[in-house]
Parts: sequence; C-alpha cells; structure tokens
Amino acid sequence: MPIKKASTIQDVADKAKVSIKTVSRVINNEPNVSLKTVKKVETAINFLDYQPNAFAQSLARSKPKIISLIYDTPSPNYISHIMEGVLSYCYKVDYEVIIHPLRFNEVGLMRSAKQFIKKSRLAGLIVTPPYSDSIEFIKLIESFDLPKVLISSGLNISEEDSIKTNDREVSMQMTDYLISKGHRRIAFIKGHPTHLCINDRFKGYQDAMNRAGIEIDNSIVENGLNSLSSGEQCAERLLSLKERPTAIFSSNDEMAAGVIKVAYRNGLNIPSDLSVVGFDDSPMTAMITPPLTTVKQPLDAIGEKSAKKLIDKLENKELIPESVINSNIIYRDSVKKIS
Amino acid sequence: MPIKKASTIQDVADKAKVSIKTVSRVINNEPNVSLKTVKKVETAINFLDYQPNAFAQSLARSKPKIISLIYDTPSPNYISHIMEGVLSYCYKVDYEVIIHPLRFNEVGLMRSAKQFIKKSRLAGLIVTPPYSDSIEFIKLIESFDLPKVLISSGLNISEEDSIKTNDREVSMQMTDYLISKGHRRIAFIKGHPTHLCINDRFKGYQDAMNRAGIEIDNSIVENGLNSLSSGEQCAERLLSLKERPTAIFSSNDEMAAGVIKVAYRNGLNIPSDLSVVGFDDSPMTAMITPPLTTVKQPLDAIGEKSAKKLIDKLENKELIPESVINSNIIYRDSVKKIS
DNA sequence: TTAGTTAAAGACAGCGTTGTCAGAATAGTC
DNA sequence: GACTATTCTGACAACGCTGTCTTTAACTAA
Repeated sequence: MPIKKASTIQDVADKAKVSIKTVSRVINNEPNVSLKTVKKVETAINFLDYQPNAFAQSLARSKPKIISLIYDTPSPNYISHIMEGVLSYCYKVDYEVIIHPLRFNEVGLMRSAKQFIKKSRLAGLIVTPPYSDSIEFIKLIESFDLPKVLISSGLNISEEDSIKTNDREVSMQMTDYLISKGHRRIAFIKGHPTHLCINDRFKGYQDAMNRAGIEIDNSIVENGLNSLSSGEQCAERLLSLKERPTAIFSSNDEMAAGVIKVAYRNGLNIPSDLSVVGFDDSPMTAMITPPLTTVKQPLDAIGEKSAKKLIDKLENKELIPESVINSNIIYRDSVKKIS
Repeated sequence: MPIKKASTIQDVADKAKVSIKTVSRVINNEPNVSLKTVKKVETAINFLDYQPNAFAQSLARSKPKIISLIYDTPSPNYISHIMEGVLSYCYKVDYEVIIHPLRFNEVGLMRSAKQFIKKSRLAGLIVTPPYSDSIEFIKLIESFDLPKVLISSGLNISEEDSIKTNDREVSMQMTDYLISKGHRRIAFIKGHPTHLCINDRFKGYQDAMNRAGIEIDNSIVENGLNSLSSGEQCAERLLSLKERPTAIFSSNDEMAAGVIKVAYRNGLNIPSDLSVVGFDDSPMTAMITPPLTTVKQPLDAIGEKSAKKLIDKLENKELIPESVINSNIIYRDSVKKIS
C-alpha cells in the first residue's frame, strides 16, 4: 500500500516552472495572468491531481471560506434536507461547511456557541429554528460582527439576513381548500409557542376563515406542542366535543398523525368521518393510512438559497433579494367533500 | 457593534508572560510544565476567553484532528442519528468533523471522493452504508493509507476497522417471537440486493425458521428494494396468494408501511388478520396505525462508538475491541397471537 | 563548593496557503 | 529608439499553531 502524500502548491509550481504565487493566482481566478501561464499551471494541476489544502487557505485568507450551519436536533428530516441544500451549494462554490448541532435547552449554551464561533474562524452563519427565533442568539452573532442568514425566523429580521417561507399564505390556501370542500367547522391545532414560524400558520387559517365569513370558534382552536402525543391530546378534546369539527388542520404532520390515531381509536374513519390536514410533508405522511394532505416546504431549496445568500453577501455581490420561498400543498387522501 | 477579534496564542502568551510554546504545552496537556506556570496560563486563557484555532492546529500538526463522516443520503433518520453520535463524541475529545454526503450513483464519484480526501487533509474516515459495502471505495481509502471505521459493512472487514450490529441475531429473535405467537406461515421481504447488511437480516430469519423446524416456502420470500412502493408490490403478491401468510417480516420499516397500506386496501385488519413487523424503528413506525413492532438500532451509540474507535486508533490507544452493538426489539401492536 | 543531571521554558522553523509590494517583461506612445 | 504605462511574475512576510532543538533554571550527588 503506497503512502500517497498529497501534492502542495509548491509541487505544482515546480512542475509548471512558475512561482507558487502564480499558481495561487490561477487557483483563485485572479486577473493578470497570461493565458499561456494559466495553461501551463492547469496542466500541472491536472497532472498532479492537486487540491488546495482548505485549511491552509483559510488560515492565510483574510476572510476564510468556511461557514457553519447551526441547528438543534428536533427533526431529522427537516435538518437533513436543509443540510443537503447548503452542502451542495457550498461545494459548488468551494466553501467548507461546519455542521454544528447545539442543544437548545442546554445550560451554558451561549458559552459553548461562543467558543465554537471563535474556534472555527467562520466567515458566516446559517441559522435554523429555534435559534433563528432567539434574540439572545442573534445578539451573540452580531457581537462577533458575523454575516448571517436566518432561516424561517419569526422575528422581524431585515430581508437581506433572512430566508422565509410563505407559511401564512399556504396556510390560508389550505384552509380555503377545506372550505371549498364544504367544511365550516374547521379545527386548528397550533404549534409550540416558542416556534414563531409555525405559529404564522395559524394566521393564515384566520385569514381564510375571516375572508370566508366564518367565525372562528375558539373552542376548536387547540394549543399543541408539535409532538405526536400533544396531537393526540388535542384530538381527544376535539373529538369528544358535542359538536365535533368536520375537519382538523394541524400545524405540523406529527400532530396530524396523532389526530389520525385518536380518530381510529374512536372508531372514526378518515376522511369520510373527519378530514385531516397537516404541514411539512414529512416522509411518514405518505406512509400512513390514508396518505395525508399536507404542505411541502422545498427544504433543499431553502438550504441552497440560504447558502447562496450568505456567500453572495460575503463576497459583496449584488443581492438578488430572493427571500421568500414558496411552499405548496400536496393533495392526498385525507380530505373529503361534505355536503 | 464592537468587532471582536478572536485572541490568539500570542495574546495569551503576552498576558501570562510566557512563550507561545508554553501556552501550547498547557493547551495540549504536554508534560514538563510547572504547576505555577499552568495556573498562570490558564488564568490568561480564561481571561481572554481564548480558543485555539482549529485549522491552524491542523495545519501545524503532523496528524490533524479532523475526521470525516461519509454517507449517501437515503435515510434522513439514519444518518442524522449516526451524525449526532459522531459529533457529540468528537466535540468532547476536541476533534473536528467534516460531514460529507456523496451521491452513490454519481459518475465520477471516485474522483470527487479522492479530491475531497486530499483537500481536507483528514486523519481518518467513518464510512456508512452503502459505501462501507463498496470494495472500490474501501480500496480508495486504503490507497491513502487512511485509518477508517466502517459502519455495518457486509464485507469481511477486520474487527478493528468496523462497527457492526447484531442484525442477524435480532432478526432471529424477531422471527422466534412471531413463531412464539403461533405463526408458521411467515413471509419475509428482503432488502435491496446491494445493501449487504440488510440482507443479513434474512439469515436470521432462516436461522429461526430452521431451528423451529419450519420449512421455508420460497414463494413467500420476496425481494424488496427498501422503498415504500416496493413493499407495496411485494405485499400485493403475498396477499393475493391462495395460502396467505399470517405474518410478514419486512427487512425495513418503509416496506412494512407498504405492507400495511396494501393490507388495508384489501380490507385486512392488522394485527387481527395479518401480523406485520419491520426493522429500523424509524420515527413513523410509532405514528402509523397500528404502531409497528420493529427493531431499534441504537444509532446514536453506533455513531459514538465509531468515532471513539477511530480516534483511539489515531492516537494509538489500546483498543477495547467493542465492535458489535446490540439492537433490540420494540414491541408494539402489529403482532397478534394466532391459534 | 562543582560538576552532572534533569526539569522547565524559549527560539525558531515549518505546515500550505494568500496578501503585499517590488521587480521584470511587454505593449504603447511620440 | 527612448520613455511611459501597463501587464505579468516572483520574493517574502504573514496566518496561528506545533515540533525540534537549544537554552536556562533547579536540583542532585560527591
């Protein structure tokens, strides 16, 4: 087994008979290199299969090409798709990404976040909920003067620092859809109170109900906590009501799954006895019976746009301020028309 | 907003009135530093809230403290738990982790993998399926002489380079369980043929059937492809058989979910008309009706042990060769006793 | 005491890059 | 052909650390 030693910029320079600085120039597409030299260097690079050492670059550069993705770990599906988008864009433009999970409720969170930021010498940060909703956390970032992009922040963040989804609008569309299917008595299950963005979904529901002239009955608006079991609890209450709702709109899929379980337990059929819709299009929604009508956020795209926005900012490019990414409804079999 | 410039080893040295080398010594717990000096330096470190720059360290060290986790992106749940384990251990022992998704079927995969390894100057690699099953990929790693840990490789890998789960054994236990509930006609749905480890599960099924003296009827052994839809297809066939199985053991949960869907579609109740069990304990298994009996792999622990194994190897520590991690059955409501 | 030994601390080069600046080559002008 | 501009190239010092080697201080034994 031969021990391959990775080649360095010096090797390339020797091979191409130029200085290392010139090699550096062609690697970084700097101007003022003659075409002939570029060719020579490129040949040498290909011949040696040279890859610049990312950490030496970061060390030498004033602005390192390293960003980090900060998240808590509640939802594997959410974060792994966001990550996928971020990574694929960053690799394309030759940035390194450091993935950093952080426990939201941990004591000393701010301290460990601070240490992390210092240690890694980051150029910028992509922040997902719940951190993007935390004023304290955002202040921390700002104290380092670090460029940032906040994903789905419920806070009032300037457009150039955030990527949002049109939750409120789709939520309204979803409610419209239920109304169009003849439902009037539509229950809503809200999300975890700290999760600002999820609670925007409630506003969309209100919008649609108001516009349709249906008065919202607060006895069928439940406060959930995003979990399966909290969905079950809310459903227990809703379904034991004298005047049961004909449809339930849950702010996320997990709680919707809870609703469906309780419905079955109570001998109710879905969708003939009760329509249920969720939000997120998590993988299980296609697997449960019946497949759930829900809202799909293009998570990969969100990750990608966030990375693009951050990196454009780092490189002082003109921003095409695309900040809102549209989600859309996935129609499946959990809704039925009533008369 | 003040621009905080991260402090360097020089700042600490100045503050403590020692040389930077001495600071380096206390950071790295090197011997031959007087207690008094250690105290001085530590005070300075705390005062300045100093964090060593990880990339400068890597650049300077002969063996950098950076490892990478290589994966494809089929299952968010799988990978994010493994990742969680790896990251949490590495942070504890002060290693950096580079997360690297790689598209398994991409053309030029080997080339981009090679580039990645060179660029990042890794000390070692943790490899998950399907890469841990790929001889070509393993050869690539070996050509760099990089220490590695392969997770759940179906290949015949030396114990010190691998972390395995007792799939075959639990699979046997699961089959035993079905047999103990009175089932004899137990169908099995195999996984994707390239996924060696998943196919170990079939062996466990065979073991149990043989031991119980039940002849395996090949007409109720299906070849699945790990996906929901392939599970449905297998189930269609199995359930249209004249002599239907009374239980179906699916090599993963997703296919089991497919089975359940088809069962419902055919008017079959689970578990009274058909028992179904899966493998993986993916989050949705708790959400479907009925909750699925399945096998839980301690993914976080697998990630953690893999990281530990790799890092111990890097630091030439004596290996406590813990290489097999036990999974266990999660009993839920998808199995019923028959007479 | 005084050499001999060991523990502790520092000087300095090097890791693989980029940034700065000065120097060489080329092109452009009259 | 001489003199500027302009384009191109290279030397060399960072970047923040660790490894190696040397020096200094402190201790031991005679």
